[in-house]
Amino acid sequence: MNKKLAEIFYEIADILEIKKVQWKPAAYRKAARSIENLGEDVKEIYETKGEKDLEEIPGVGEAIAKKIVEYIETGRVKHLEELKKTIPKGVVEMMAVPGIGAKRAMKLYNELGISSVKELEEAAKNHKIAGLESFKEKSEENIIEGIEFMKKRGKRILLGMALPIARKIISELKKREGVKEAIAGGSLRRMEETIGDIDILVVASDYGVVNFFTKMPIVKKVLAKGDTKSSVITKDDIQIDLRIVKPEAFGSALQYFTGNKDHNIKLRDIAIKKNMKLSEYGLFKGSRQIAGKTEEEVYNRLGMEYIEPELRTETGEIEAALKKKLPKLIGYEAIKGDLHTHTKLSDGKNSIDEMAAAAEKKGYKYLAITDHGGKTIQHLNERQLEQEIKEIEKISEKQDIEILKGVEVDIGADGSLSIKDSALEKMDVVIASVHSGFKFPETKQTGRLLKALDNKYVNILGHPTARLIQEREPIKLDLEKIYEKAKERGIALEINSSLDRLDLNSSKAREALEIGCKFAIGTDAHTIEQLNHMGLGVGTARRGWLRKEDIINAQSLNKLKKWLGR
DNA sequence: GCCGTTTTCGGCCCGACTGTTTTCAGTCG
Ligand SMILES: Nc1nc2c(ncn2[C@H]2C[C@H](O)[C@@H](COP(=O)(O)OP(=O)(O)OP(=O)(O)O)O2)c(=O)[nH]1
Ligand SMILES: [Mg+2]
Ligand SMILES: [Mg+2]
Ligand SMILES: [Zn+2]
Repeated sequence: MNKKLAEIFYEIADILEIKKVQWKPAAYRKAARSIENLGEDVKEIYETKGEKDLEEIPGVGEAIAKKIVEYIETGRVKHLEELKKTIPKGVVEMMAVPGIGAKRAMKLYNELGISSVKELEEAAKNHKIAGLESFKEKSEENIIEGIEFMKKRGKRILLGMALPIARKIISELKKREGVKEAIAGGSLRRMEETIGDIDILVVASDYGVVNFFTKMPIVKKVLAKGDTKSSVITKDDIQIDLRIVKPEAFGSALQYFTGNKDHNIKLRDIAIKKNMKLSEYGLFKGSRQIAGKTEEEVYNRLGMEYIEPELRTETGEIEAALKKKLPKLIGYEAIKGDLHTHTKLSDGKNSIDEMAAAAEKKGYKYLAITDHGGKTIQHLNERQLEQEIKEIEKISEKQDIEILKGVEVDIGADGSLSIKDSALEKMDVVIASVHSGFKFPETKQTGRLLKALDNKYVNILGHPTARLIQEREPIKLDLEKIYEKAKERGIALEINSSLDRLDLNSSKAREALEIGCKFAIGTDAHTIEQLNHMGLGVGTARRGWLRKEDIINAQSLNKLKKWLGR
């Protein structure tokens, strides 16, 4: 629903731009971006809260809220249909080609009668376009390449896949002399669950780094190259944007490059109202730079607290920072143990021993082994769990780290659990997770989970929505009921840190926090290497405004045990 | 169309790169 609505508003924006309407295109685009990034379905908001709450979405006012409601109720937006009649069909489509905007699209239509991307490609290949005023042969080449790029433009990359790639490029850049600092910005630094491109900021006193960058072996194609920035496509079709700044502008440049776009625009607007100007080169009063060396300085001089990168989504963080009411977020180093791991006794790759040693090496105080429990393949039954407990007790004697005896049980279609209560009673930690029945309607799905949460041995609801990023939609749930029940029963909601899960996601975690829930960040590691995915979960938690006190595995072993009621 | 520590009317982010270009539009970050 959100995706579709965003498309509608982007299209309205394009048509209004063709019609040379002022400001509205930007307004519609801002609303479209907000809706696209919402993380909660607008239909959900409208149905559970109402039309007025739609106007709480940044950039959505009365008029756009009405159109959202119209779309939810009728499946169409009349305004768009009317607008479409006023411009030739296909012109909007052509605007999606890189290098073709409203004006050039209209010109192609008016003078050559071209009215689709397909016709545009034909015309370019047959050299019909060069010769038209302000089009040359080079434009034909660019059009053909642009259409090519559109066709194979890949999906966004998972954060967990992008991070190691970025780290590698950054370490290469740091080897080059003159590079004082190199750091990722953009969605990567904000720890968004998917990444459109990799943005890297380099501090250097000379701009020669650009040449070094565009000549790196991984580069396939240079899209743009100037004195201070460059964009390239790598051999595995990932776009990398590089920006070079001098040390005195490091903070303001990092602020700019970290975004997000709407956060930046809002900050710049605040600067204007204070008679200042904010850009990547600094915060200026007249021509005097009054901040720019550090990000903190920039935020402070704008009258607000420093805002952590993960919060920079333009969803209320600026207002909170102005009131100095930002939460103190959970730190990446604050995690004291992993509460969701598997061994080769179920479907993992490593032994209990190896997992415990790896966890200890990470500095953890405790580790829960939570193999799958149940009667099906790659699950441990009650008797096998009993054996696992014995083994853990034996291993515990030679390890400093506390190994918690855990199990991850499946929630059945009727809300029953895959392991008997008499066996659950003997465990330190019980995770209950949905691994089947993803398509149930909302009432059945919600009822099933509520019943599972009523089991008195369950401690954690594992990957609550069961979504897989870009693969599987979240199960249909009345989440508010789930959150309320979890809170009432003293059950933590998991933030599962698998690359393609990150479930709960950040916006849902933020809502659950409002209700007063507690959280467990778990890696769901099936190998010792995957224990390192914890940072993805912490990043997600930070994006959800969570603090140390909200997270059960950021507490000492004693506190955790008390909380687990064991 | 949206929005409010100067505003409910009158503003709306700012700069780099390309090439359509020699003073600027288009696009992108
Ligand atoms: N002030 C300002 N900054 C922008 C604008 N567009 C982008 N930026 C800044 C903020 C972005 O986070 C940063 C990098 O741009 P990207 O296009 O790579 O976006 P981002 O990384 O946020 O998301 P992505 O995952 O790449 O789609 O540049 C803009 O229109 N104005
Ligand atoms: Mg980016
Ligand atoms: Mg970028
Ligand atoms: Zn698991």
